[in-house]
Amino acid sequence: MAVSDGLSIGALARRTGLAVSAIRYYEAQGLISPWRNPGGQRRYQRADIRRLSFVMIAQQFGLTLPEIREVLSGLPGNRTPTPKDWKEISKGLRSHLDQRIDTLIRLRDNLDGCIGCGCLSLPKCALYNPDDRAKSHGSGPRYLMGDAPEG
Amino acid sequence: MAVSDGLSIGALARRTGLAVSAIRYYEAQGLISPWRNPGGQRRYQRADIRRLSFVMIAQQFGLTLPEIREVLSGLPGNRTPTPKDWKEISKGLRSHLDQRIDTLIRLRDNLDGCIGCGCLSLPKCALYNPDDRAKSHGSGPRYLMGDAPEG
DNA sequence: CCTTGACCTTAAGTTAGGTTTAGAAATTAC
DNA sequence: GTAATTTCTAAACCTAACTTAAGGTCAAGG
Repeated sequence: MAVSDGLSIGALARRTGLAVSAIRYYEAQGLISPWRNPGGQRRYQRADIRRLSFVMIAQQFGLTLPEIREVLSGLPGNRTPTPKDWKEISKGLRSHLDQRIDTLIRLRDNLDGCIGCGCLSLPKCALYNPDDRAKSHGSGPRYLMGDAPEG
Repeated sequence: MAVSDGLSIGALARRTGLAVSAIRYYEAQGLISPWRNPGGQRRYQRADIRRLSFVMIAQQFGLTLPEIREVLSGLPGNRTPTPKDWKEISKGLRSHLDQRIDTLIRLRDNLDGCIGCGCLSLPKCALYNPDDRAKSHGSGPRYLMGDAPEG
């Protein structure tokens, strides 16, 4: 198989460390779009190695697959992305990450000041942050330490 | 219902902001242990408000329910936990959180230095951290930017 | 007493992010 | 030219953390 024919899904899997099934799944989620060879098998560009690596990094940063798809849509569609292109779309990751770090640091500092001091009764306590919780899991509002709306 | 009879599950749900179904689920997972009134309904202590609040906070910190159960097992079983007891078991959360923050800061700094500079080819790059990925989701090792073992 | 709302249990459904399985077709290796 | 790999699709299965549904009981108000 000549280089110009592209990578098979197995080759891409070996290069990225992802499972073949995961790569197919990402395709189903719109994160990557291979073409097909005459036999119907998927073929990938070398640039897709970097694309999938970016997906993996973004996942570590806590983005969901739809969010990553959104970020990737910022890449040029008509040509192979350049380092500058990657740098450009990484800006979004950067601010996402800054936010997460800020949140965690705030939580940590208030773990000391709040659980530590034994107050644990809110909403004056900054551990009270329904938005963070709502995003992180499940559905509906939650309140901490006994300060539900009804009192 | 007198105060000494304890809280119903609905009352506890209102005080914590959790869904009734979630509280029953936590019980099934061994995170909380109500007693039953003569009619078979669950009754909770006021201290359980704090217990569930702790569960919610620990979840924000990224602990799984089994992990939280483990942490909670550090509380005294024979009496209502004091602020000091809560402070004590919060130490584990603290180090967990410190680790997460360190990881994210490392990732952020290398996002600048690595995606930013356009190198994106590893393993010299510190974004390469299979352990973090392996923990955060799914199964098996993954490699970034085309540096799988086979080369 | 009767109704309404809260509660009970068990089982099945939900979402995210994948993996596994099965049977068939394409490719590669010898 | 075979045999062994790889790949294909579709559908089922998996875990975590819950929610929803179905059918029945308990408790509080008038």
